[in-house]
Amino acid sequence: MNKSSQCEASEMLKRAGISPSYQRIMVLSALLETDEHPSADTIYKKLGSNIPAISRATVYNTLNLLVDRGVIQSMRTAGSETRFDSICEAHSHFFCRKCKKIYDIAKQIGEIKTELDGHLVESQEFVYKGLCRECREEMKK
Amino acid sequence: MNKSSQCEASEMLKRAGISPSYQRIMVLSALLETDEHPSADTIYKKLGSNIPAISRATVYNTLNLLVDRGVIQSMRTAGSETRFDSICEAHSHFFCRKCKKIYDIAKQIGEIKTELDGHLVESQEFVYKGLCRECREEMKK
DNA sequence: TCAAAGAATAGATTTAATCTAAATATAGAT
DNA sequence: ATCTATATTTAGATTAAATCTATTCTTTGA
Ligand SMILES: [Mn+2]
Ligand SMILES: [Mn+2]
Ligand SMILES: [Zn+2]
Ligand SMILES: [Zn+2]
Repeated sequence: MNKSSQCEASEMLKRAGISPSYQRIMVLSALLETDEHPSADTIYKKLGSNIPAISRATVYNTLNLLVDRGVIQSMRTAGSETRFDSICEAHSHFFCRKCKKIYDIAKQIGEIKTELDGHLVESQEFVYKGLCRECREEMKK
Repeated sequence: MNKSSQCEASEMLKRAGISPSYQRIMVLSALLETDEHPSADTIYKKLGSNIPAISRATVYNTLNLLVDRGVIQSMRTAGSETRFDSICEAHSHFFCRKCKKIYDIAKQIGEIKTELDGHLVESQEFVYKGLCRECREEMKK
């Protein structure tokens, strides 16, 4: 929907050596426009109203390709669906056990490990779980 | 298989107010005997060789019940299956992207948050991902 | 001894994700 | 411009983890 995010998406694709097809631009652009860490199906439904519509397989293919190329990241921690994040720079997440929303948390300062017990560390993240602000308010009522 | 882990499992179930049926003892006991963070199906297969065998549904039911009661913990970060951990005390994990093994990492000292941006923090963990010791060795060959 | 509640079970169902095989689109060569 | 090879998209079939359903078995305690 948003012209500037489509432009940004196109640039990101080119930079990653992925040809910027209409469908790929639409998928990445949809992800860039939100901070809600949507699932593949959420993105598919969001794009479904567009003409021409995009196949579900293409949404999955594109997201997986982008993850493989390190353009976006995915997480399987909350709920049953894999969720996606257009921001790859290190930051933390808070997962709400009730509404399944995922919130960004500013990166905590801490030692960055490259090795741990002989294992090669490629990424590290602080994961917080609990009840989010909104759900806490709901509970009070 | 192991008598002492069955005894421990039985005690844990009683302490959590869950009646210690044969099946529940077998499931929890199997989880106590390993540090490999097995999936429900791994536990099911391990128990399958026992007589009498246990239903897959019972394995899932028991594990979910134990997670709900806070006796064990589950994680959905590596591979496609949910993995289980009999250790609930705070510790970190390393996930190998290649072999999907999960390794325990001693808890890093760090500030324990109870609130973050207004969200109620119930648990927090450092998550490490990369290539494990064994897989690194494999690669060298 | 019997009724009611608690557990376990096999198999059906759901659902996220992947796979398949065919159709379209794109790019490079002639 | 036309042809050809490659890349991309697609709808629908398939897979696999997890849950659900409806029945059977077990335990408890009146
Ligand atoms: Mn994020
Ligand atoms: Mn562990
Ligand atoms: Zn919430
Ligand atoms: Zn490994």
